[in-house]
Amino acid sequence: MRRHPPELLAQLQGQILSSVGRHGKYLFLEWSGGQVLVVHLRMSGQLLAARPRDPLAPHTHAVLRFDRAGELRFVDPRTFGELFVSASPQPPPVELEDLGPDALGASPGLFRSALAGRRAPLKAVLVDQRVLAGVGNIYADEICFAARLRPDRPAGGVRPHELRRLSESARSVLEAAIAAGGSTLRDERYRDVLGEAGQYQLEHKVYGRAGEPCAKCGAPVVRVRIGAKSAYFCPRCQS
DNA sequence: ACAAATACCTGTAAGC
DNA sequence: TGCTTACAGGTATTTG
Repeated sequence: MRRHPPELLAQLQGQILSSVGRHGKYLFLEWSGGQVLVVHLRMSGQLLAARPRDPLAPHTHAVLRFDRAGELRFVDPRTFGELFVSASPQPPPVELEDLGPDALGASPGLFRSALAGRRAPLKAVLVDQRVLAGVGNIYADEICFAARLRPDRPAGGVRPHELRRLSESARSVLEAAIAAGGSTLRDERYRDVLGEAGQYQLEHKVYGRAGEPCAKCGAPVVRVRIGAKSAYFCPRCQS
């Protein structure tokens, strides 16, 4: 767990949780004292509601205890997650000033300026949080499939009519994924705050489906490496 | 400025 | 069975 002074949660003692928010993959818990608890789950983190008597899961790194609402526990086996308190009055806090605009509100114009002149693969730009906040490995692949664009294409070569498809696909994929409660993969790492698994993994068209027939055309889905990560796409539907 | 490689951790699955 | 290796949804940092 990065950026987590030991006295982290003591700063919130006695305060009331007033609202929660989000920008990209960062979660914000805002408190009556004006501080914001910023949480990033990274690859293996979970934020789980629990009763005080529930046994502590392994790798529980922080526990928020409420007077009447039980506990909120931060569990993270790989310790990549991030937890810190910011004094910024308005989220997103100053610590996250490099974050790009949230992906849910992205417009074709934003994609145009973000991709222009870039030689990097389209997918590499989509998951760059300074460009667009909120898209990760799974959704980048699914967005590229919905937009019928190869993820390994040089980003700067995407044409205007394709930018429009990309923008529309980003919105529709992310909205559908949120509606389905997110993607809980085989490792079961993602669960919502109540411990419920998501269902969007059932709707993945290409992610994790190397060798399976494309849902649209039947051609085998392929897996390639983009940087250090896997990328999945249909070589017939996507160009 | 951009792009690519690497490091950070633990858990799990695959391969021998 | 037991061991080794590769890989996993992310991002900061280093290197080119």
